Amino acid sequence: MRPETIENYLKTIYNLSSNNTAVVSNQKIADKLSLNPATVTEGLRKLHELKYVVYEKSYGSRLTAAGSKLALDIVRRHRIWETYLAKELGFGWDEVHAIAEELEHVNNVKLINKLASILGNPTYDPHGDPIPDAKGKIQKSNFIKLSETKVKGNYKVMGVTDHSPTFLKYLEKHELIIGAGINIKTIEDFDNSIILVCQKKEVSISPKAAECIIVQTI
Amino acid sequence: MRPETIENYLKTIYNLSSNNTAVVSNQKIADKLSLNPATVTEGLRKLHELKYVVYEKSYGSRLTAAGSKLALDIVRRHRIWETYLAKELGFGWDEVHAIAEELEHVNNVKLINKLASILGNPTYDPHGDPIPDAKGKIQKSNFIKLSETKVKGNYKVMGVTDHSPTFLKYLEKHELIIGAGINIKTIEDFDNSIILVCQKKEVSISPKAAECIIVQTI
DNA sequence: TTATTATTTTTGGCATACCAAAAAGATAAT
DNA sequence: ATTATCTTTTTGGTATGCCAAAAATAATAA
Ligand SMILES: [Mn+2]
Ligand SMILES: [Mn+2]
Ligand SMILES: [Mn+2]
Ligand SMILES: [Mn+2]
Repeated sequence: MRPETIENYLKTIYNLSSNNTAVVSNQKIADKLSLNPATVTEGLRKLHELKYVVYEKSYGSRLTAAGSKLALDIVRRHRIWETYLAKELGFGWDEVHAIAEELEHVNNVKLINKLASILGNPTYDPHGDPIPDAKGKIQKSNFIKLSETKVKGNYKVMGVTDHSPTFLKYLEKHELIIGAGINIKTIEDFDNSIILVCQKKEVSISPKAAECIIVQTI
Repeated sequence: MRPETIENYLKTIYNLSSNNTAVVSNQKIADKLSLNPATVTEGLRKLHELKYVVYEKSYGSRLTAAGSKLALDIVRRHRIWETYLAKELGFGWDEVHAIAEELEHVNNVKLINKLASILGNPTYDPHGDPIPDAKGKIQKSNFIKLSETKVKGNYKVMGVTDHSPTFLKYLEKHELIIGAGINIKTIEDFDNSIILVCQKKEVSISPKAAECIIVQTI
């Protein structure tokens, strides 16, 4: 298997199993990588062979220790590049993901560590995702989705789970950026929209969008 | 053809036809890309099909206008990255080529122009090679090889034609770095070694090495 | 000019990464 | 428990990028 192919699979499995213990379905992988399910079945068989993945057919897959190590490495590269592009090169948080998607495959430890060092070894990327350190150690947080908040509560935006430019530009328009404080006013009976106040302006957030916004109680 | 494959061929043809008019042989391309000659024949047939190359069989190849444009673009990316790695990220001139070899395939105009702008739109890379501007315009120089110099002449090192770490480290050891002034003392009758003075120290340069050092009269 | 040598091309084949359609298996609904 | 619906796997097949060996062509030396 080509390194790039391996890296794309492992990163995807890592991202989809969030806590890194949950088993991941073929379909989810196929969706994320825009591949035919048949291709994913083949891919997983090979990754199992390579001992990067434990793949039990018709059940699901999870990373081995070796697979996890590799996955954390590429996740680190991706997120360091995103941070570098945003902080040092002036790109918007809606632009960095696509570029990092390519840069992440350039495997040079010295390069990534240098970028990280220039950035002051950041622990979070522009989307609020934690950045593994050079040894693969990653910050564990107990943030919740906006969709799981309680009415009348005060929260702070900590991250997003959707990196698409469309979504990120939409958030920016409402000033729902990382670090912004929000106050949940009420939930619409009709469609479960969340009405909240952010930067003194009232905003209505659809349930779908609320699923993609990560917050912390304050 | 995969973009990376196309880019590697076009860049190689460009580099091998220096003045960009000379025809390039299959063998030279095969050597540079570490490919079997049979593979190169196939590759050129496809690039001809794609109108990036004029390939006359059993004779040679040269770039079309479209191929030239693409080649200059990737040469720009390669050299801007090399310069950025050296000047902004602290890598040695012997390290940058290998990393740039991968980074050059990340095709994002805004990114490269940003890097160039941070560097002050440089016109030469760490090896003395000219960097095409955003429009593909490239500085033409009339430098000569150290092997073509005259005895008793005073010259300045302007570049190298070999980017291998071994060669570059060797040069560095003798302080034969870009910008260094040299004075040609004599040429050894026995093996045609060039005896010169650089930074007040006498150095003997083999004909093979002298072929790879670019200088200018002062 | 004729041989010798070097280069290029053709041929046949292999490995990887993918997909569409059919078959099998697992889940959910009635 | 049986059917209907998703999900996964199998099967057969394509496109790309590569190579080794043989055949053809070009360049060089005798
Ligand atoms: Mn991203
Ligand atoms: Mn991110
Ligand atoms: Mn280089
Ligand atoms: Mn260079």
